[in-house]
Amino acid sequence: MDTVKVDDTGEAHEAATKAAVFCAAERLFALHGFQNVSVRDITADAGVNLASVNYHFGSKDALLFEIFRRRTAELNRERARMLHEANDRNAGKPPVREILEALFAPPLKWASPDNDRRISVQFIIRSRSEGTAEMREALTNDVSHLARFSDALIAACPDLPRETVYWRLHFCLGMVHNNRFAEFDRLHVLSDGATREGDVDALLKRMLDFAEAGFQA
Amino acid sequence: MDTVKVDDTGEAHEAATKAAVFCAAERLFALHGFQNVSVRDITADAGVNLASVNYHFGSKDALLFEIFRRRTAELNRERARMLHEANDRNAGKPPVREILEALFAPPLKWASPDNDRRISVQFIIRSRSEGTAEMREALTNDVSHLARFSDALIAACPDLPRETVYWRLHFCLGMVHNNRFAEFDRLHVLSDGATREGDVDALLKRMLDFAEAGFQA
DNA sequence: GTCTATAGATGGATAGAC
DNA sequence: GTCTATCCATCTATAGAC
Repeated sequence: MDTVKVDDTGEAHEAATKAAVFCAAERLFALHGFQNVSVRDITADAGVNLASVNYHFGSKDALLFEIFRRRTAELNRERARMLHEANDRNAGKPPVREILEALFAPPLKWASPDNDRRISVQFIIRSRSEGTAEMREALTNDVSHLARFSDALIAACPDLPRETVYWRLHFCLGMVHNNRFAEFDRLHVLSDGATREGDVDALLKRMLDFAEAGFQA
Repeated sequence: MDTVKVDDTGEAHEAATKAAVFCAAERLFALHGFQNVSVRDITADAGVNLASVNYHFGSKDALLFEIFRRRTAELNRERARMLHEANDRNAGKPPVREILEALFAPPLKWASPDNDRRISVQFIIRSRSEGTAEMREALTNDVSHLARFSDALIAACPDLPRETVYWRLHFCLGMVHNNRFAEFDRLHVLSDGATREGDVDALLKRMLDFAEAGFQA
């Protein structure tokens, strides 16, 4: 939820309308997919008029891209912060497990059922496969935040060839991106209820156990 | 490519038209996404008239579902065949690595640059996140083919709790589903060209090394 | 800034000729 | 069975009143 100034000026109304559109769009996109949500759906859900999207954001695609940019920036910042802390704790050479924790923990914590950002994570994951050409181009070419992780992993795995580290990072990202509602539901059916999604700390530990062992292969 | 009878009867023309629509639709859907491809795009690409989709398949969504059903059935059959062979080789108790190979190898081999089925794999992966409600329901509830893999893995890992095996299978599926064109491109940018997608045998070995070690954590 | 009304474009589906 | 022409619904974007 965005912070909205709560006074009686027009600026507050403007900000409130814009924020309402932003939040409604993010939620509807995350739940139903980008192409399945119309500007009409968004404005109706936000309780504002139809023209608001174009007035405040320029177009539907621009709105989509703004949500995408803000949320990915927040996620990258949080991951970078945790990686930085891992560096500080380990004199600049953190072990694989702590590097992976900085990669896994932010989206997992955010996806927790009681977290406001739960919907943001689903939006980000969805943008990876359903985004506009502009978003996909940004995803492909803007890898600077990932480079910090691959550099750290290469330093932590001096015995592994560089390309092996890149591939294993790719595998880890696949593990993260697979954490979608539908996939959890499927796993729940397969395991006949033995897997519960709610406990994110337990899931984080499971992912770290698996991935850390994979890096030591 | 579908098998088409090549005689001069009307049936051959009918089959040829239907097959042309099927192949064009699969390719365009796989490349550009389901919602970004119109019936007009498909019929234009296939060189047939606009009404063909509705005549032969009923609707755009029904066409989509038929492609989905055929391709997933083929993939599941190939995986089951390899799992069966692994069973035969190991007196009914194959090791983790051979089970995972039956899970990984079919989609990887099909995705090889010189394989006709390369496009089918991308279609299947895309259907996982962009499919219709009908397709998503089928994906969630039809887990019988996966159950054979989880059963085999549980038998191969007697020391692991059942739910741990389910989660690790979930992680492995995430590794598979992340093998999309866009993700390979991104990895290529990140590694500055050090990772090449072309060698599927090498990639299969990398995936098996990583996942097998993860199961032994 | 907000809202209504509508332009302008596109898409799925179908009727009817051949 | 094939194809053209068309209907009708839906969508984004915008003009213009207030």
